Amino acid sequence: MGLHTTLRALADPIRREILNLLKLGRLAAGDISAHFAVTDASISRHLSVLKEADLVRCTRDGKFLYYELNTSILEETMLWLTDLRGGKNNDTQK
Amino acid sequence: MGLHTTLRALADPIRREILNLLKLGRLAAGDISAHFAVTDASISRHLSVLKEADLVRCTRDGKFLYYELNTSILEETMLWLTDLRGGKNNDTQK
DNA sequence: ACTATATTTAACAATTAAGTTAAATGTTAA
DNA sequence: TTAACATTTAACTTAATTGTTAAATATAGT
Repeated sequence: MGLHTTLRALADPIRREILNLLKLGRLAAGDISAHFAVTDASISRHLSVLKEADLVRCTRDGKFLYYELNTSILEETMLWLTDLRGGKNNDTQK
Repeated sequence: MGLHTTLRALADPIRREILNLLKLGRLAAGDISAHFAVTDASISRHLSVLKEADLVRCTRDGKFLYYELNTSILEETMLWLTDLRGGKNNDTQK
């Protein structure tokens, strides 16, 4: 959904920590919320923000919903940051 | 300061546009706010958020306050993003 | 069909963020 | 020192975000 949605999603410490957890592999919603001091409902909403930003993907397996990282969406953000830096400090030729 | 402050500051479209403007060089606060449809006071607060995040630096010259980009603060964010991607998709070697 | 488990959604309260107008601060020049 | 300009800060309003509890949905096992 674009740079804005991505950065909004990343601008919360719980959501960033969720992404860090998912670096190790996919996890069920319950396993994720077990890591935090807030309610399942609160984590569920954080997950929906991450999902809307396409930073995570979700698949059901039995009664569990597994979340996994989708890092491809970060390309746009990396490019934007690189461009921001490059405009001021870098040369155009390597 | 740190990653959280940086990402919070980047999570607003006006603040991102301000940073884009500053890629071309330093600008006075008034020149910056001239680009936007909100009041000077509103832009001033956005600038203070960027300044607190150390994404911009500010120097007075006569009655003007000039803002300029400080991109070095973006390193930490780039590293975090790279690590997030790397944990899932990349190898450790090259 | 009933119960238990896993998770989300709805409704609401509390906090934070962003915008506005008006007053305050700092600088320059008359 | 007064006036004009540039910008910020204060006080306030409104909108968005985060968290809670309670109800709803989905699946599996009995």
